[in-house]
Amino acid sequence: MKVSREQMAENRRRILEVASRLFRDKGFDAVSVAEVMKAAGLTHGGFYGHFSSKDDLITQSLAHVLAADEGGGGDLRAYVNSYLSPGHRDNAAGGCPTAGFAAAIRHQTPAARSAMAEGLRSQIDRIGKALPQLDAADRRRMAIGSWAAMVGAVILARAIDDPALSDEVLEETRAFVDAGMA
Amino acid sequence: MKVSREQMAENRRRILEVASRLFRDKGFDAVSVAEVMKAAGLTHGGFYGHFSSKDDLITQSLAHVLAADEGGGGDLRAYVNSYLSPGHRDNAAGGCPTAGFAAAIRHQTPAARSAMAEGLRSQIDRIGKALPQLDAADRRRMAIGSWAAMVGAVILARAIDDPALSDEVLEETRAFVDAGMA
DNA sequence: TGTACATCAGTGAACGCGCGTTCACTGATGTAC
DNA sequence: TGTACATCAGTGAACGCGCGTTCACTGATGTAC
Repeated sequence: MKVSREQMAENRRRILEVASRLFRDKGFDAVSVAEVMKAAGLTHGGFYGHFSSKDDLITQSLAHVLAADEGGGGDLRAYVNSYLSPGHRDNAAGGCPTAGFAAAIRHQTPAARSAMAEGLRSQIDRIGKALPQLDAADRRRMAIGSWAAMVGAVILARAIDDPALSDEVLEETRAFVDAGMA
Repeated sequence: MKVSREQMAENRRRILEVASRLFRDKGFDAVSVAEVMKAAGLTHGGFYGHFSSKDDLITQSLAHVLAADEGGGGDLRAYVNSYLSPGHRDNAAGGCPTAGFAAAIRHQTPAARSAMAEGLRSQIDRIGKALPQLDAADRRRMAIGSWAAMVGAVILARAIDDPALSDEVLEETRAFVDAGMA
C-alpha cells in the first residue's frame, strides 16, 4: 500500500541506516537484500523502489555513513583513545566505517571506491587540523601515519581470537601513535 | 582416475597455493570451489577428497600461507620499503596474507581466526627481533605499532581509486614508521 | 619379475538452497473538480 | 470542504542462477601371490 512522501523518505533513511550497520557487522556479501528490508520493517519486494540494485545500496549506504562526521576534529588524544578501545573493537556495527569497509571496498564498484577515497581525504584533513602545532609536512605525515595505524590496529584486533593479544594490539598502537604526536 | 600418492600430495599442495592466491585477490566469498579446482587443473568433484568443506580449505590455505615466512626478520628498513610499495599494493594475490585476509577473518570459523592470531604473534616477534637496539617495552610497541600502520596503509591504499592519494598513503606511512624507528 | 585384482583419486552430472531480481496485485495517498 | 479517481509505495509469490555439496562411475595405482 502506498505511503506518504515523508514516510517513504523516512523508510529510505531507515534502510540506509540498518544497511550500513548490517554491512559493518557482517560484511557486504553476508547480508541479503531481504535481511536489510526486514531489519528496516519492510518486505524485500519494495527494495527496488528505493535502489536500482544491491550495489547501488552499498554505494549509497557508504556515502551516507561517511557523510556523518567521523570525528577526530576536536580533542585528538581523546579520539585516538576511544578509537583504539575494546569498546570500539567490539562494536563493529556502530563503529568506524573505514575500519569496517576498507578491505572489502576493493571488490566493490567504482562508485563505492570513489566514496571511500573521498571519506579518506576528509578524515586525513580532519586529523591534520587537530595537529596545529606541527608544520604542514609533519602534519600530513602524522595524520596519514596515525590513521593507517589506527585503522590497521582495529582490523587486526578484530581479526584475532586471543583477547589478551587483541587488547595489547590496541594499547601498544595507542602508545605508538601518542609517541609520534608528542 | 586414481593418481599416485605423490601426485595426490602435489595436487593438494597446488590447490592450497592457488586457493590462497585467489582468496587474497578476490576474497573468500567471491572465489568458488569450482574456480579453485579449475585453477589447480582439476575438476570440482574431487575437492572433497582433499578437504571436508570450503571452510576447511579456507583454514588450511590460511595456515599454509602464514607458515611460509612472511619476512621482516632481516633488514627491517628494506622490508618496510617493499611492504609499503605500489608493487605490493598492486599484487594482492601474491602479497601479504595479513593485509589480504585480516578484515575478512572476523567472519570465518574459530579455526581460521586462531591461525590468524598465531600468524600475527610470529610476525610481531619477527619485527621485534629486527629492532635489537631498543629495550623490550619499546621493541614491543614499535613492532605492534609499525605492523598496524603497515597493514592499515596497504589496506587503505588498495581501497581507494585515486592513485595519487594511494601513493601518498604508502609514502607518508613509510616516513611515519621510519621516524618512529629512528 | 609378472599377473590379477582390490583400491581409491579424480570425473562430471545432479541435488537442494539461498540469493538478487521481477512482477501482478493492493490499498492508502494526494490531486482534480 | 467534499468526492472520485489516478498514482504509486509496498506486498509476497515466483523466476533464474550460481553456489556448496553429493554420488555413481572410471580407470590408473599398487599390492598380493
